[in-house]
Amino acid sequence: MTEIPKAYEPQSVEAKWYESWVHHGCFTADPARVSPTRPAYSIVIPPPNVTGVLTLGHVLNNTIQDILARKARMEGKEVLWLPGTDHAGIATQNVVEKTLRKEGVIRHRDDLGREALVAKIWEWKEKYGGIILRQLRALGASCDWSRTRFTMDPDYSRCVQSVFVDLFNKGLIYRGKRMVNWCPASLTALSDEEVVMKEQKGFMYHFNVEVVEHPGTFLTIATTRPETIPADTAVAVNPNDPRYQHLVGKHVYRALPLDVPRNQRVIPIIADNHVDFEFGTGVLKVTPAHDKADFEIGLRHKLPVIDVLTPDGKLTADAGADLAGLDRFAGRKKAAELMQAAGSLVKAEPYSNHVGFSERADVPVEPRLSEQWFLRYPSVEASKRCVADASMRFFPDRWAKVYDHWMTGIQDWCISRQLWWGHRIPVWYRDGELHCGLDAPQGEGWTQDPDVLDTWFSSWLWPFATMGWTGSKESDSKNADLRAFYPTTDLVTGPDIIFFWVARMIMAGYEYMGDLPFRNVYFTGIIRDKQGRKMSKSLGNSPDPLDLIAKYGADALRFGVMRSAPLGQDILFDEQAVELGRNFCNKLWNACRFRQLHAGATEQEINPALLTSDDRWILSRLDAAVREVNQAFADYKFSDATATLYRFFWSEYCDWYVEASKPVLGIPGEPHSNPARDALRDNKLAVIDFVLGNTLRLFHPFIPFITEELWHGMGFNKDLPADRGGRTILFASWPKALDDDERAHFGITPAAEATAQARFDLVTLGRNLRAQSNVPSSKRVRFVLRSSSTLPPEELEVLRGLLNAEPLDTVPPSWQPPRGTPVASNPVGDLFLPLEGLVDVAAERARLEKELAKVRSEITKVQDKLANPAFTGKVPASVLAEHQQRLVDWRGKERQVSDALANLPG
RNA sequence: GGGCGAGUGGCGCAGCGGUUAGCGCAGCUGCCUUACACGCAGUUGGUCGGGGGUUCGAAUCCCUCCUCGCCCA
Repeated sequence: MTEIPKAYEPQSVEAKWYESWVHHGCFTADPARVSPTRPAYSIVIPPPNVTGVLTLGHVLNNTIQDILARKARMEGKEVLWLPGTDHAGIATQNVVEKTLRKEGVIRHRDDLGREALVAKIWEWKEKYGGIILRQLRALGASCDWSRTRFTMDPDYSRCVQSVFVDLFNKGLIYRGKRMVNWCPASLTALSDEEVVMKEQKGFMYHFNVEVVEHPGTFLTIATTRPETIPADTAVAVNPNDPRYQHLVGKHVYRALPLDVPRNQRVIPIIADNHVDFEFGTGVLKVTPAHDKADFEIGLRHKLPVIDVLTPDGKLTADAGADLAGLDRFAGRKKAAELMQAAGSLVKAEPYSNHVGFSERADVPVEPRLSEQWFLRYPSVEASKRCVADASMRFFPDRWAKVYDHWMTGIQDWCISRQLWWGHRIPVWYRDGELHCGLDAPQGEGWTQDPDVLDTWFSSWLWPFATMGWTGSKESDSKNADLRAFYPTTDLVTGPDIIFFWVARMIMAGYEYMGDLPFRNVYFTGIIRDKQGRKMSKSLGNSPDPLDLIAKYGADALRFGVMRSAPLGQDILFDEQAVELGRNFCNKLWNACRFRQLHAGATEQEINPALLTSDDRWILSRLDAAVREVNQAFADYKFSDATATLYRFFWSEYCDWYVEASKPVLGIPGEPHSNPARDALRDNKLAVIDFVLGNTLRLFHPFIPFITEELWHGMGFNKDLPADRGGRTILFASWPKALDDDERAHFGITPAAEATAQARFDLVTLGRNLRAQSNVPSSKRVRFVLRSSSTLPPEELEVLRGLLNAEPLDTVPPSWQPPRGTPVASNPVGDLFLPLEGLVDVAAERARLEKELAKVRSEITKVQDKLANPAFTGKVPASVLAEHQQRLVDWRGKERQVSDALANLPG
């Protein structure tokens, strides 16, 4: 640090160090280095979509992973942080199709055909895919880039396919015609997990149907979806509903379509327990083709199935000429109009209900009968157990309940998707034959199943498929990566994918590795804007992290986000937090700069004999900070850790210790007049270096760039072996809390700490007097100290410096101040601010009286408690003693304040 | 309807049986005091969602109600 800019400038520093770390292979994991003394630490990245760009959510998630990985490195572990992306079937195919349409290359995917479109997507992927991984570098992510994986890499695809074949052979994968969630926009089936319920405003239409056997008798039916009336194949009532019992077995004329004769529209009235008396009119239209529950009713009553919707959500000819060709929503309106015209519509009242939407395409899904592949989940019991018995831990642990609940009611997983981008289902057909295998069967006439697998069917294998798993026992048992790094240590992800991904990985882990895939799962909160709204493109409330990095620096962004991210809670993001992070970095920078201004050899041995109580105090505060940060890590409470770092460094080290050190350090470059003071100064510099060296290491996982820059700038790397902090702070040892011997060595005792603390408290009281009397903090002014015990000269010097007193006079206990002199008192003594007639007596009296009132109310409270026999009789001795001491303290305070009050003139 | 989480000064949070209820931000006042105005010093705000209970003692435990958010029906 030859030239020291006044403010920290992150831009050049960050790029330089990232390049250096990569250049020296600092992030590369080597299973051969793992040993009993060098345990493995591993973490697999939740693979972002290849189409993705960095969002604040990624910043949060990946900063946490980076913090964990960096700390583990400093603790001497062999660290693997494995990065990669997933192919995101629907999203990617949508993005590319849309681009091609915009460019006029195609109007529809069929224009290109399957192979050509997939080739285009690959092209696109090579060109733009994985931008997000490059962006992660700007954040400082210490991933082992040499191991970057993609879910459609050839090896990985092989894993996916062999898992399919294996599960098929085990009888867990089957094909069946079921009601599935169909996305009319993406033209594919979805799993239940990909459907999100949303409230939708619409109408409840009430319409009449005439009973065939009793002309003139009408039933009123309520529905939100009149466009599906042409697909009704029955109306149902509850068998116990007295209103309708007599009609069961009779028939009604279906209200639509109108353009077929009445006799073709006759449908039965059936009785089914599913029907709710209370809901609507108690008469249910049964539409087996377009409703899951109705489909079940249809099965029970062997009703025909009439499908009136095309895959893309338009009404078919079976819906009648009036509706055919209309989109389902237009059809809904039209159906109501038709019934209105026909006189069968009774009313349409506003109604809101919850409708399933496709998570990706954001359109209402259609329940649709189709042939799909399903998986009956494997290893469910083991997967439930490991979380229940805490051999795998969730943070916050309440997610364990959510997980258990889902695992208990687990439904088969619809794994086929009607897309082209993805892993094609390894099944071939010929006439009635079916072949499931890794390779196409021999012989002519086979055609492969056109569907691909759900993307999650590949990402559930992520923790081991990325490490070269093959499924062959023999080769896997020799796989050094799997042996060293599986199970992984931590997983960091959002709770929104607990079912999609986390739960499924656990099951895959047990099924294929015979062991859980990770030991701890940290669930982040969701990033929201400062009004608490979710970040979204349409709201425009989602800042680009790269802009923030350019403006404030990556360290600032990391620190700001981590500081406002308490465990288990959503994060309200405010750019101010990043600004605060930048300010913090700048503070760190300048504190180091201050040290640099004072010459002297760096990192000398600390001589305990020369330590002042302030030195002991800061060593003890540092020790407390180390302990607190370690505890925060153990609890995965990262915002606690940053709060500790902030408090320790800013409020304790800078505000008190550095300020208190100034008198001893003297003016930079000017030698003290006597050698004893020089020795004291050098010892203080040694303490400062010790504190700063530990601070940089303690901060490094959170703010990696600036700490690396300062580590070198301060020369803390100089005497260290290259691989233990010499080349980079990345591998410097993680700070250790002091043990008893070390505390004794430095003379750190609670009493020493309390002494320093009391002195600082007196300073605050003195500054308070100043402010009260309108004396600017920058003005040197005379203070008088009547101390309770004799203070050594260097401590008086510290007091003088902190009070900005000139002079600080000491007086004997018998000394009495002039009437009206403002005074502040604490166990250290009485501190007077003689002002020679400048005192505002009325203001001073008001202040003291307020103080006295407060003191007396506290005395009353404590006295009342101590006078209560129920209290004194039942309370533990320590609590009693503490209260008695409290009374003594308050009484002392009362005497001091009333003395001061009495001393006021007039 | 079920489950979970949250309600503490203007805002964001900590505290989860005995504290003078803390912290950060914002606010206010003064200051360019020999690192830092991306700074320094001082300081005003709360009785802890409402009600009831347990206890010598409750923001902290129990019950109940209200409000907000999320998940599953």
